[in-house]
Amino acid sequence: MNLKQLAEYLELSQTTVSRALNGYPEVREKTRRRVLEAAQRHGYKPNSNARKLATGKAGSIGYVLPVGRNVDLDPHFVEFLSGMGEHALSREVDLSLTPAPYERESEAYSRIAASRSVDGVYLSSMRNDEQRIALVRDLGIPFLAHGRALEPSQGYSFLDIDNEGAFHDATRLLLQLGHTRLAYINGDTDYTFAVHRLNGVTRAMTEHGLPVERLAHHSAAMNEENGYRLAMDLFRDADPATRPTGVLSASMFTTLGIVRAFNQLGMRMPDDVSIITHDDVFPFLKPESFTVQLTTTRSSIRVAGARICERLVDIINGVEKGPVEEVWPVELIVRASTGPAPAEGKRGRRVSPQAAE
Amino acid sequence: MNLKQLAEYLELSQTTVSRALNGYPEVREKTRRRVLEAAQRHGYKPNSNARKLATGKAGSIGYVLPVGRNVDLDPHFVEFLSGMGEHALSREVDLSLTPAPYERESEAYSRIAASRSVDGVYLSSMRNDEQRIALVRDLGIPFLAHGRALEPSQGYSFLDIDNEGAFHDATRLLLQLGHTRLAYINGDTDYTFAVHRLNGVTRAMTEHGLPVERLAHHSAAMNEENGYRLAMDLFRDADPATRPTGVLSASMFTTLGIVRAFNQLGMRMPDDVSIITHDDVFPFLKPESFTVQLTTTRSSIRVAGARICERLVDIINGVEKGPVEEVWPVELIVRASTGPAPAEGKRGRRVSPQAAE
DNA sequence: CCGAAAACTCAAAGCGCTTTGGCTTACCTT
DNA sequence: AAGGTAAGCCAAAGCGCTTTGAGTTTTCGG
Repeated sequence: MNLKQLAEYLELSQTTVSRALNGYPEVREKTRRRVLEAAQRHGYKPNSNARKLATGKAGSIGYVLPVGRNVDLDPHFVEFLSGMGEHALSREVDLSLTPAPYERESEAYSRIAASRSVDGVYLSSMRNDEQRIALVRDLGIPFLAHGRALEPSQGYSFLDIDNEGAFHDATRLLLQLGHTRLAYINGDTDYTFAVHRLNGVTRAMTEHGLPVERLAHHSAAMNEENGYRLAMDLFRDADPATRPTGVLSASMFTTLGIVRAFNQLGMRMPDDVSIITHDDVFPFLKPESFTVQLTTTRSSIRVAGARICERLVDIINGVEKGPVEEVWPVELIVRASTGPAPAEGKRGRRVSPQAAE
Repeated sequence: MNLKQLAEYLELSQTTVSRALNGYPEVREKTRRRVLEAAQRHGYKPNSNARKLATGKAGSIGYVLPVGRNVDLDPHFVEFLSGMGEHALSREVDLSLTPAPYERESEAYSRIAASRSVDGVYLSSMRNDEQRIALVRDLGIPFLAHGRALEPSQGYSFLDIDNEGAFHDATRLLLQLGHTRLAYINGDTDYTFAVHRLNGVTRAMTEHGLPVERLAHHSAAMNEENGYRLAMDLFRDADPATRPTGVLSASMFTTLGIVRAFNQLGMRMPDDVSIITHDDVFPFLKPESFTVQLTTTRSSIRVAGARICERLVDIINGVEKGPVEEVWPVELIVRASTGPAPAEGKRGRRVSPQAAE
């Protein structure tokens, strides 16, 4: 059943039927009801492609999905997507994923732009040498960035969390607790969020009069494996008297590995070592679920997804104009994994982690 | 730049240009090259909506994304998506996600069907009371199921792994190792995969002459929290002489929680308890990454995603005809978390898990 | 050199919708 | 009663592409 047939059946013109269906005012209420009822009864739904062609709107927002053997879509993405989906639903837009090999992303954006298959795109995982912002702007695609580039602003809209503030506050807490030897197991510093976080850490150290060299900083993709490996590297053969006592971790997955290393090395939290982790709020992996509940900096990536969707739709519809920079504060939630730095003398007892139970 | 303009520029008709671009044979090689070169140079890309309208093809495959406060998109989905994306790329199709509240899925499928916004859909997470197969078939949308319904076959195409065989083999291994008290911490048995797996477990037990009542079976969504909770329920106050010694776990996340409970209770693997887990092959959480490396049944959900995409495209193009039922075998990979059942006398020593290091 | 087949090219008709601009009626004003 | 206004409806013109059916040119065997 298409519009023409429906119009013939109703003995009305396509124009009137279309208008009735789309809520235009020039149609009598009685007629509108008749049309709606008939459409309902015959299961008429406008052909989305025809509508898109006629309106020039795609009714969907796009994302270029990096694929390739080295690029793992991580769990953060799902949570984010889930949030977007929630909002997309209420605005009746679809999400369109265009897979592209990492090295040929820009091509994918060009294709999207030229073929007008989406109304706007969102960019995530901002990198230090971010090319996409300029590209997408040149292509004239409405867009919204999740995260931001390194330079203060280049006049684009974004939503980001206050990564620097979060890690600044977390570091300050460790310093206030008396920790003087810190380690930060960071995400990949090719990404700006990791750089911002590192800035937060060093700023707090500087403010506290602690030389930045005191920080053991390691950077790698955020997963269990790397967390374990880097923690082992850091602590396995370290002198208990000089090894770090305060650890910052970039993600829950990293921490999973770090905690495994701690267990294996017989290091107890928070007696031997304190740890603060960034928590993106995964429903399937919670800081309360660790044997020693984790102190975290928390910001829901899912909620961010919903907000991004909302704003992107507004941008597309011209509701939000001009570059808007939105930065969310991050909560610091203290749980059991942080405590005072071990006193010099008491440090380094090798005990079984179970002794604490 | 659109087709008309390009044609005018080239002083050719739209027909010829279109044909040249789409590889039809009726156009002279020299002309084709000239057209392709000009298209390239001017960055011409056909408007995807116009093309879709004209051809009736959407060039994308769809998925109804369940959203809502109780539905968490889990990490399995991302991995799967990632696999689909890899293949989608090579076939130049997009992935279109239509968010829908769990209770109103069917509506979303109807909308997809009527609006012809995708060429086909894939269904995943098959449930016991699966409604979608009949629905989608009635709607006339080409589809492919990931997993299968409970009834042997209703004449639809699917790709599934041999869940029953996997858990049968895993259970048999535990039985061969002398375990006689088994526990299975299963996923939600509203889903067929969980039912199939349970069937595998009970079949192995029956074959081995062990009454099915001996199995402690618990079912819940597969995450860390539930794994921990169910394992604690099962072992906290249990008599070491009668508690299960062999545990089957439905997912790596569940196992994360189970292992946490074991650690907390001072139970060692494999001396006190053996465990076998199903591994969907997440790049960020590997069975080798556990302190005691996990014995697993393994099947890559990512590879399944790629294959589903491939077949779905074939189905859409009429290459694959008739219902094809594809069932993948699952590997059983023995690592360190399985061992002989503890002898009656030796069982239940309460030791620190670190003693093993 | 001719005529038929092969090779190219084109105008125009859709695909199913939205939207412009105009045309009828019915209803008020003065 | 004439003129004006608003309400309600419609025909037709796109949106940018593919594809049909037909026309024109080239090629080539006889």
